[in-house]
Amino acid sequence: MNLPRAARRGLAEESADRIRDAIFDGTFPPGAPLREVDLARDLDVSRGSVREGLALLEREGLVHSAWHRGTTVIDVTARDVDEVYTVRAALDRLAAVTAMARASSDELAALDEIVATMVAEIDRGGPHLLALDIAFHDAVYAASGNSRLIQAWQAVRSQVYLFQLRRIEVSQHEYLAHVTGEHRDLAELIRDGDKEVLARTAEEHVHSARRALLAHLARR
Amino acid sequence: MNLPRAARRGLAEESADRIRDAIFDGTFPPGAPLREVDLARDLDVSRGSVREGLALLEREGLVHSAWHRGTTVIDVTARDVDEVYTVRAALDRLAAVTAMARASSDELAALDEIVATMVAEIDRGGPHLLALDIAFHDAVYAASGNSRLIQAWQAVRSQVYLFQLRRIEVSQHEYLAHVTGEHRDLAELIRDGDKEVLARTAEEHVHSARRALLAHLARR
DNA sequence: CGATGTCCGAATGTCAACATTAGGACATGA
DNA sequence: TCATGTCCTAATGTTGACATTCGGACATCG
Repeated sequence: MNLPRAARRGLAEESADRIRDAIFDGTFPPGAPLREVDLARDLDVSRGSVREGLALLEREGLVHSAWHRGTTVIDVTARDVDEVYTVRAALDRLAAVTAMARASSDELAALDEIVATMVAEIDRGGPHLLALDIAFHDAVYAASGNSRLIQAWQAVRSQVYLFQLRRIEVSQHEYLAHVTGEHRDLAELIRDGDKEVLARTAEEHVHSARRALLAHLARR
Repeated sequence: MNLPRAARRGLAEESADRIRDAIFDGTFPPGAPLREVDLARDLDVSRGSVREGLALLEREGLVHSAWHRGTTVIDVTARDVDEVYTVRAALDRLAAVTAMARASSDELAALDEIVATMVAEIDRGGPHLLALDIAFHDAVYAASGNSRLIQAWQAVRSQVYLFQLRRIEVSQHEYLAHVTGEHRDLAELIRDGDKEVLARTAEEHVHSARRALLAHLARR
């Protein structure tokens, strides 16, 4: 057997999850202050646990905090988007190439299955499409087998999710049109493609998302 | 004027600095447990501050902690080295290319100055050479102007320092022979070179360090 | 003798009270 | 009117006491 250790979680991680969800669903919009006392009261935990949870979210880049000035949700400026997607392009490129070299057949099958689920999801209007999008990339990173690379991905993952949420809100049509195809291409290239082609495709996949998002931001 | 904000620091960061130094100077060798009560007593701070400091070190990848099982210094296995340097190669590549596109003349001059200081340092036996090596790359990342990229670098920076320390301990001669030249090449390519050549050189610079370190580990 | 169950100590996880700080409101003076 | 100095308050930073958990030592049972 090869099960992942049944990790018990503390209140800090629990708090981080709740706050993250609240950020995603718009309860705390970009720039909003996250006050420790308020959160501790609402979540019914001590300030210490909330504090530790906020530190976790800062590690994910979702919030920003400064000495004696508290924690706030990050902004979504053109610069932020540019920074995150530029780094992500480099990480995705490495993850894809490494996955191609090391992925097991089970891991390759998992990629195909996510793409298949995407297809089914599109018929239903696609409310969970973004989650599948992220899950696909999670699977690629997992297949790379490099825990430091996975950590680096987790440091931008939530920001990508937050940014993509805003993109889909407006231009859902364009997103639906491209997602499935692009991910299917990636899965096939990882299974058996040219290393250089895969590297360029993985980068381009991210850069096209970046351009779409920047265009959306400029339009407001 | 364009001064960086005069950031006041808390006890957590102060504690993290002390513990980090203790790890580098061998007080806490790889695998050693870092007990909160002991550290709190030695540093004359509360356990809460130590705890927060340890969380910062975990963000740097220098220590690892698990639920109710405490914090320990990371190991230095071949796999760890491989993971860190593989990620670093991808980050360095992006940093170098971005720095080439955006670096100001002041930032380019800073690179040259560090290389010059390296040359002077070699004559004196080179005890601070590793610090200069890291400082050079800090400067490249700073010149990239991408704060997310800098964060990603900081998540592996301390590990690189720890690993290189062990390499230099043994094969100092080989290190001295190559450092200056390689960094001078990088600086020149960033100033005015071909983008593709720079990208490959930056990656190769890291991979050669990786190979040297792995060879050193295998020899024991 | 091996497998399972039960305790115990040492460490971390959690909490609420206290100390310190940032930044604005207000008053003062040139 | 603007610059400067001084409070004041709401938030974060820090602390020590209390609760919980892990993992090993030992006893027990088949």
